[in-house]
Amino acid sequence: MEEGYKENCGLNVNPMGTRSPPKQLTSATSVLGEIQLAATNLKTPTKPQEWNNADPWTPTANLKMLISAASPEIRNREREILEEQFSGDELEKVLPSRKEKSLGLLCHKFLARYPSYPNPAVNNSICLDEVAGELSVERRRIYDIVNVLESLHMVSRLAKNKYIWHGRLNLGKTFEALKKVGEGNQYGEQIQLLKKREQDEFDSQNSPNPETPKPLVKHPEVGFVELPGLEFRAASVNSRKEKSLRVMSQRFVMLFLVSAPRIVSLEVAAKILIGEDQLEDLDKSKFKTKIRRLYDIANVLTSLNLIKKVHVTEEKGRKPAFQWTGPESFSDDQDSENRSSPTALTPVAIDLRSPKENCAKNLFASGGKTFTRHQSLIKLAKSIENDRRKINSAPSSPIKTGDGSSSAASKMAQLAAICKKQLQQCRDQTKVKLKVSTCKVKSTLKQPGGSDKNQTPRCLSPTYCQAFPLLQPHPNTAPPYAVILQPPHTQTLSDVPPTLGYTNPSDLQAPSDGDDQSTQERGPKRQHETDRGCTSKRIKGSVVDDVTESALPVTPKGFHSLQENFFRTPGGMSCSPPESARKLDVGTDD
DNA sequence: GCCTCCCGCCAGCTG
DNA sequence: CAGCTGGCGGGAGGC
Repeated sequence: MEEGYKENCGLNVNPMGTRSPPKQLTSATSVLGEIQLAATNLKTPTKPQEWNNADPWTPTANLKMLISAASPEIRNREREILEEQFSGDELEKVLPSRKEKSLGLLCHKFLARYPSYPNPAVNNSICLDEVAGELSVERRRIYDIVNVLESLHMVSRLAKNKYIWHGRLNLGKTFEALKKVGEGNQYGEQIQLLKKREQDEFDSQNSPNPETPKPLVKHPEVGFVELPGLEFRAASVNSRKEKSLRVMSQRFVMLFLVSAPRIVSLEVAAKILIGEDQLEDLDKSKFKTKIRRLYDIANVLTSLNLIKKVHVTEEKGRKPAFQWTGPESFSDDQDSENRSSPTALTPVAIDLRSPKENCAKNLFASGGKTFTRHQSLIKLAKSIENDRRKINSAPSSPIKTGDGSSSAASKMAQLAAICKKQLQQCRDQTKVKLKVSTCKVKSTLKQPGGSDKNQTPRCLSPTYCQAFPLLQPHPNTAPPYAVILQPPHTQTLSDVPPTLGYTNPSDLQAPSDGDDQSTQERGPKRQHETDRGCTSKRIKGSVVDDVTESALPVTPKGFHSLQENFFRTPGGMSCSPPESARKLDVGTDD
């Protein structure tokens, strides 16, 4: 059982003994206290802190070890406590499931900490240790996220353990650059070639045919695509550039940007990204590894609302794929428009001061009519902010939180849980209101930024507001509600008629066949499923069916859907759906 | 049984 | 040379 917690338990697992000196950590509580002191030290590294003199380590080393070790330690301790209190089935229910630990959810939490459009004039540095600690994950996982974000120039590496947050400021340029490189590398052609080859192979299965190797277009090795001013600052990154998740992530995005329709199957992506010139060389483990990495990348991109999971059914069967849900065009105008939007700007200045406050804001974008924050949430948010202050700011704030349970980490979990609950309730409302709101949505979508700005809830992006008329309480229905913490359960939008006005493919999912869970997966066995209840869309002989959201497997659909609106960038970033929808419907082949 | 992807080992590299 | 970084693949949860 403890297999997965090796790192958590054994701080000296690493045979090199490098970063994991044995250190007695008595309890989560004391660890938290130490973290807070340590984090204080982080802000003022030159100033000596109240370190235990007996400790032979330097404060910095101590600090780093503590931060990197503490969160696993806390989790481990929490787990032990749970194991003491529960057993068997109960324990299973209480322990975080695999899904709750997913990279997608983690990425959501990460993104929630920072504003989409930060003020570049302010210090937007990210300390990986700190983030890992606050999100209660190993730093390794943060790297996964940061690498993908870096590939989109949403962050850039400043120094060891330090990154700068750029948010979506550079996204437009990045996409533009990636698209150019993708086109230059003829990725579109390669995709077509691969598809054609598959088709041929399938055909030749029926009428055996001396296999004719059809080498793909040989493409020059694509290095990391940099933007002026955002070049890598550390050579370390360059050294592993070629194989890195960063490069892979960029290439993956390129595939979407150059393909039409903007759907790429994992298999095709893996094949192209492997950089193969001859598929014959494609050894299976390499392929599997590539697929694993693609899932990692896809999870992060999904959290960014740039792609979403779909399935395509082709001759060979039903295959996992991803559909681009990011912007269709990346003009700077859109970007600047977004940034200049009062609703977009307002939160930025505030957010920069406090990632966690920002997180709470993003999760509970309140202030509007849509969400009435329950008193407990306000307390929670305040409490989190207090924690943050203790950790981050005051060198003169030696106060320890006496109670380990108030750790930021567990609060994050609570926030997420509460958020889930809220989202579910919103969805309930949505189901009812979708029908009556259709026209409104349509008209709103036509005028980004809407004419209704006065009613725009603060802290919400314009897009959020565009999408959220759907969620606004109907005068005659649900009043502001209290949040009750309880395990979320899956709900679907399956009762939403497919003919409803289209807001966004991810806001209004293609209706599934009712059972959200069952529609999500499970490959080849379901090849025949195009005649299931679900709405499938044909693309050039392929069928895109059950547009699922398993790339954010953790949460009920509603959570994801709503979060998309929370995190979606304003304006141009989100108003593309009708276009892609059209493509889907008519099988456009540009 | 397959898809998905968490987890953490460990090597490369930097500061 | 401590420790940051991240490639990599085993293996397990979920369906």
